Amino acid sequence: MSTKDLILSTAKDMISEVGFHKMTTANLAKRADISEGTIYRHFESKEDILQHILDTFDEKYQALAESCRARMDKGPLSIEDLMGSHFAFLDANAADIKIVLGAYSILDATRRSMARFIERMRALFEDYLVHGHENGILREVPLKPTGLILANMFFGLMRIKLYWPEIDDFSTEAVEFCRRSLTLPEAWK
Amino acid sequence: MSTKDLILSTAKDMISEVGFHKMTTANLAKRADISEGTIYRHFESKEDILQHILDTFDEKYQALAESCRARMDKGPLSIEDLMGSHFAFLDANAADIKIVLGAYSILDATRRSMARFIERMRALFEDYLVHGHENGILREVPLKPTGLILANMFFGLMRIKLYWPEIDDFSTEAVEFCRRSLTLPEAWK
Amino acid sequence: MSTKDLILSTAKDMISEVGFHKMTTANLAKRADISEGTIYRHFESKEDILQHILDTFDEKYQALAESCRARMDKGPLSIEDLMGSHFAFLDANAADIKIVLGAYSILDATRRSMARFIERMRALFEDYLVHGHENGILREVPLKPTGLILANMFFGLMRIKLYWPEIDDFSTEAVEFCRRSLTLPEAWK
Amino acid sequence: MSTKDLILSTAKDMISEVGFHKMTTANLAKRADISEGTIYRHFESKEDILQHILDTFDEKYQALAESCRARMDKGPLSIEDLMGSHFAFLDANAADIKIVLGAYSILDATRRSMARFIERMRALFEDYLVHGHENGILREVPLKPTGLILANMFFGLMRIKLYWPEIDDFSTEAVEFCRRSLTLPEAWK
DNA sequence: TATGAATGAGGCTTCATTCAT
DNA sequence: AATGAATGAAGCCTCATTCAT
Repeated sequence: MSTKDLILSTAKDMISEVGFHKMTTANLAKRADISEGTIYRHFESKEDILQHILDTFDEKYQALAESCRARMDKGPLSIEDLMGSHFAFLDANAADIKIVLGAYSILDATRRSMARFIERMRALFEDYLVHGHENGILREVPLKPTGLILANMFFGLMRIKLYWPEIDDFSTEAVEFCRRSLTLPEAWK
Repeated sequence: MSTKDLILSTAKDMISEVGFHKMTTANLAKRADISEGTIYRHFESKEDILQHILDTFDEKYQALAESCRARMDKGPLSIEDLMGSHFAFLDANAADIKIVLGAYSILDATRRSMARFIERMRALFEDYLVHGHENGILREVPLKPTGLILANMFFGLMRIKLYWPEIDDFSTEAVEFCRRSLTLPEAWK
Repeated sequence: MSTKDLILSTAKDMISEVGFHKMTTANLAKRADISEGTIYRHFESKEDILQHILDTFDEKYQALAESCRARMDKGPLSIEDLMGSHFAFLDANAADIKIVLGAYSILDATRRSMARFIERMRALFEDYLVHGHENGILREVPLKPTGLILANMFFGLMRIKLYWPEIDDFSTEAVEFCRRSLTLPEAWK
Repeated sequence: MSTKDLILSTAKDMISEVGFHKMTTANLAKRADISEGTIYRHFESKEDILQHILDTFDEKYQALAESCRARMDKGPLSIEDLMGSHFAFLDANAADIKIVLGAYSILDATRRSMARFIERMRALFEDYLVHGHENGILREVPLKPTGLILANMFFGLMRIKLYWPEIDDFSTEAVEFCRRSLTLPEAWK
């Protein structure tokens, strides 16, 4: 692994564990077993590291969104499936997501990164609403707000899962909750 | 206003405006027009101030929850009404809520405070689900998870409203989203 | 002495001894027997200290210039007298002057401070040239350039005296050199 | 051009533009399009580069001094001519001179280099004073101090020209100033 | 109670220099 | 000769906290 990647991955672990402010350049260097100066050969500033993590994450999520859209193009996709892909993504990228969830209050740039993430998720869910309606699965709902509602629900789910692991997982019920709200009455008899 | 309350209220404004980390004891003292030393006569530490704010907020929310329960006891209460009370509370306590929303990643103690808040809201929504079911308005749903889902939805709503004011308000649609999921099919013909 | 003055005077000594860059906040604090943080209670930055020293010096030189002008107003003043006042000023403010002489290459602000000092001295010498001419002592010379030449001569004198103390003092001859160039031929037979 | 010369010439440009302290080995390497390590194959330290520049400059000035002396040996040389050669030298070596003028406050070694330069110029001017007196052009003056005075005048002229280019050029008047002081009264009727 | 100067640990960052390749 | 990643000491500055008044 390159030194840059080592820094990135160590920082990711540390930020998700203790938060951006409590990760210092000194303890990052120590944990990555490099010198403090080396950090600055690869990144312009401590904030730059955070930005890189967010950008990389953004790309990863874009890939997920694309694959979801591809599946929609192939035929009907159930809410459970859509949500399931997201839960799998969440599990595979827990550290990144924890960082994203906390990043909005750190810098203006990171607040924008999180807004971008919300927007991407909203747009995907909106596409799904259109797709589901066309396939006769979902009722007609206001697209933009409902997409945002779903993204919002998802964000909260992640946050609780990651910050309060002691709370029982309720994702199954959350999916059910959304299914009830979105599917056509006749569709769930 | 007592000096202690002055500090508390000034700190509340500052934290909600710039965040806990960017509020320093120096600029808090300056803005409250007191000396830095005085802060430490009333609070043990900077973190203690945050804890006091969270505790005070908790009491306020308890009062809201009690009044909601009192209204339920008097007769049927619509989702719109319940949510409406919360939105009003949100508007009246924007600064506190912004602090609560950001506090969970600062200290373990504040993480617990937010968990307590989530739990209180969940419990209230759970009570509402029971109440609504008894009144023939709501369908039968798993109580604990659904209460959590509603609380979760609400949290997200607040966060977006407070941190991304540029995003169009979607609370009406969110209420509608929940109504569709929770009310009995025959109830919304 | 106030802490601020202590810092100022210690910094003055150190900068004149080792230069601005080799005076660090750490060794300044140590020599002044205060903590490093204390420096920043009294000055915004290390550069701010330098600026204060230059500003204070500027005021001191203005006072000298005023007193010289007052003496001119009272009657004829010889070059020796004018220069003598300056030499006395130099001896009394050696540290400041050493700082001024080195400051032009540090910051744009300090470069301007030195330009201001040069300009003040030039203006005083120019006034002297007018005064001397009116009193029949001095020949007619281009005022602005000659004022600058005298200031320039003086600066060099100071620099050599302060940085190369091993070089024999030549101020007497310098005064004589200027006298020959400026006084009317008949006046020095 | 050899790598060593490339480093030297790039460093010269940079130091004269931004100063020794603000030229870093990193940006020197970048501008010269070599690696940082290469610098240390040719020079012992960053300071060593400065020393080389000063030494090279010293040789150049020695050549000028020699050519001036050669011209004196051939017959009478006017002050204007002597000064003119120096002004031309200054224009042709502006970067070097800017470095020399700023170097005395950096290191003891560079302070001595500048002393050497002053001394060379002083000696040349002293020779000129003897030559001028022998040719009946110049009056008798104390040789060593007057040589130093002329060198001193020259240094100031250069400094102002290089650091405060906004100030009107006054070299013509400076030459005139010196001429008045040095030439015999009867010689300038 | 209140003050505010002082503290000092620790944060982020820079940079001349080294060294394995 | 050249590279360029790595080093680590040191620089400037911040800030929560203390304490004499």
